[in-house]
Amino acid sequence: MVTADSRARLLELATLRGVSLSSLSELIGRNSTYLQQFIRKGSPRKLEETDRRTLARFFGVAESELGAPEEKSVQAAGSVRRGDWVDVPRLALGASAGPGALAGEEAAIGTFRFASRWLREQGLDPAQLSAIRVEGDSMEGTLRDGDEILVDRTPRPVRDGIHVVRAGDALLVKRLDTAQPGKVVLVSDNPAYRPIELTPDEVQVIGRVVWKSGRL
Amino acid sequence: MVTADSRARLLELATLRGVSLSSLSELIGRNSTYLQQFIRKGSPRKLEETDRRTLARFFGVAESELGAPEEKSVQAAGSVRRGDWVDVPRLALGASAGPGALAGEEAAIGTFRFASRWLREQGLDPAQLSAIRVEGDSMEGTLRDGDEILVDRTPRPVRDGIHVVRAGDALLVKRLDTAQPGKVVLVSDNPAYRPIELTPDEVQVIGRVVWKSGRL
DNA sequence: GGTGAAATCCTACTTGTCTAGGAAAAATAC
DNA sequence: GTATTTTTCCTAGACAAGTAGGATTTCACC
Repeated sequence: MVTADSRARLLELATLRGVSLSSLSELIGRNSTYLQQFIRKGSPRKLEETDRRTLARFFGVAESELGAPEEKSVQAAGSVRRGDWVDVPRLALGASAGPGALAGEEAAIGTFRFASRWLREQGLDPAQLSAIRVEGDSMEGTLRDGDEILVDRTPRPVRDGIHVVRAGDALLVKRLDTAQPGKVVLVSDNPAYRPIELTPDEVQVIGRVVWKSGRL
Repeated sequence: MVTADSRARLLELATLRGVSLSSLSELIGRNSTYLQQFIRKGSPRKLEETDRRTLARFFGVAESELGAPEEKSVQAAGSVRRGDWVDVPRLALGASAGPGALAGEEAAIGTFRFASRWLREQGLDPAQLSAIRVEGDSMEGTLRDGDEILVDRTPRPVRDGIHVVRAGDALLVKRLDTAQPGKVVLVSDNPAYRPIELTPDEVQVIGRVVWKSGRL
């Protein structure tokens, strides 16, 4: 059962993210029809562990969704067709990260791979994107500890929605509520945390969260 | 200037919504390369008014975005390649619509056309969708009076986000805040309206707003 | 009616994906 | 070591999209 599920899941992920199965096949260093065959002919009964890892990492999902029992830590892999995807820098971000984080000086801890086409369809500019791992449970319900999120740092008029903001020294991922004029409210989706009311100049919006592993 | 803009805009809309230019060309009853040529060769200097209408209506944008001075009311049109798009029923919805609205008995006032592929990519089931025109300004800032929205009526555990809900006799489009346990707060993005706090059984969630003309 | 420009269509070519089937290689069983 | 299965690759075909260029058609104007 797991096998059939993982095949369907893979197809779903590919469709959703706009990546062709052939390019995915090449990502894992196989013939371009490899994953096609996996999905339709069931040819490899199960994906090899390293393939599973690569794909899970690519999609930002748990390895178990692609047929593995459990997940370990992982390395990126794959030689890639030119232009097919974009490596988004993945930054370390603690809730207490000091000022300057995300400004470029902060060390990237690897990359996160997205299909160029998907980014284009979302209207996202690769140059403005960063990937970040969510820490803490303050957005529990929407974002869980360990979720990977994609942040669009394109300067824009502030809208409601989930953003990465700097308030004082802290970098936070919060739901931003601008409904009250002259105020910016940082809402934690986890009701255990109280909303923080600030004036607009106390908050620096770093970027908008446009995607999380799965869907936002 | 307007012409070049409208060409770029058309391309952008098509890309964003995952419709091929060829099928759009056929939607307006032209040769499959017609809009290609319009965009790249600038062959028709301007789209004809009826084409503009059809396309604007298809994308749910103002006619002026495609090169027209101003907009009037419009009829749907077009013979369509099979499977390429889906006609979503568009329902009349007043803020004071009585119970039963959206349950199927309510009159559809036409359809709204979406590319099947786009719906698939969004993970949306055509059968569960309705299009609705927003009335009122209570969500101003996010949704404007006259915006067309797409509602996914698939039953799901309630999440935060903009939903169509029934509270008493009224059908409302509100931001739903479920952060406080035992309560459902209906938030109007327009700060002129106060949030409404209700118990879960006073609110019936009709569906989730997954798209508005433009982007959500 | 003739002319020129714009609009529209058409056809051929290229590319990428997916499908289907069989061939070659590798692994496993006996 | 041979047979059998599984994995993997390869090739060819179908199809849709996009591109480019030329062939018609349409229409205004003289």
